[in-house]
Amino acid sequence: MPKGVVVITGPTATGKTKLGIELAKKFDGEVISADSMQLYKYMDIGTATPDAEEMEGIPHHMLSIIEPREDYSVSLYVEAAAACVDDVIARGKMPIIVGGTGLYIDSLLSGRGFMGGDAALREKFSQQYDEEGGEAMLRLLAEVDSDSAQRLHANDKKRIVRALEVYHATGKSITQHNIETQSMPPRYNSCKIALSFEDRADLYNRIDRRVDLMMEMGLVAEVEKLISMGVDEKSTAMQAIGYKEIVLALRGECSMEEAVETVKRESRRYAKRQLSWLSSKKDVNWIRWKKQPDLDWARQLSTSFMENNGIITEADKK
RNA sequence: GGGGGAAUUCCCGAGUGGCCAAAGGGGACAGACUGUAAAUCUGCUGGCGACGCCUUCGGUGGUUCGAAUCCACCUUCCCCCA
Repeated sequence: MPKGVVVITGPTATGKTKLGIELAKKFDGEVISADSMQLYKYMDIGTATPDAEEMEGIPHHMLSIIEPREDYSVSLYVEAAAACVDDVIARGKMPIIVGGTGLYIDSLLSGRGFMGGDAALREKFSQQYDEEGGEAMLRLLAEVDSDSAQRLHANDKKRIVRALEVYHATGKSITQHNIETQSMPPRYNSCKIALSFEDRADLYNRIDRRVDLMMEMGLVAEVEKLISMGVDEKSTAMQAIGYKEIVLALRGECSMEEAVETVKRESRRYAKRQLSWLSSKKDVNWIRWKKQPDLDWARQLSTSFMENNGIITEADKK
């Protein structure tokens, strides 16, 4: 009986999906995805959502569950994913969280709650920001939450607006909320495993190759279908890398070749951001591929990481 | 064959005698991140024994106290006339 959850994370194109399935097979587990874009239906190729064959019979949760036109959020994710994890645990299986969306994983694991919002207030502050500028908004924020005001950059509209919104909607500053959530004990005991490559160039090459593969698999047709379904170009789903760039090419604003290059570059940048996020965490067990993923080696390493974390015991190893 | 134009730091591209290691953009690199997170935001980008020094603006030579900026020749590329 597992005593916690396993997390497989890391930048894109490092083989998280595959390793997750391998561990699920070995430890009688089920996969709970932690990917902000694989959440959407009809976006399989560009998000590298595993198909039935790749899943090898392992149950997967939080995959292709919402319409592309829907907007989603971390809090919704945490709620739904936590229910999945609890259910998997209740059935005596091992929950394996697989994905590259760092904020989703951290939030799920910590059991963090989010302050409520107020769309009208948000809109109001957003407009005010556009009219008066970041510095003015920062001064406004400093009156109610000086820590946030000090921490945020004047150009960081999104976060300034949100900090203002939270305070005026709830009467509590986001800084206060952060302090409270940080002191909470985590909801799940976990063993975090992050995949990457020893040499960054290998990661980048893999990303480039994967984008080429997506094109061969029909990424363009997938995007065309979303457009024909009436999915708005401003929707969260269409902000996904691989989609927004193809849309531009389809509209004739650039060539398809240029779009593909941009997709590759944006994917590499995304991977770098994921790396930045992960490298600031201390409790991550890294598996860095030498040139190529090595599943046997990864399975072994993962098992020992899990043992060290007390997620499994000798008896679970079979 | 004749005429005109251009060569700038990884790339594009400003800069026409000192205030230029050289605007701006891109890319690369680094980082942040608590209800859009594949999103959003920030920093940084010639070298050094660094409030100073050294090397850089196609090449060589020259003018000048001083040149990426002016002159000569050379090389390469583009355009027009033949």
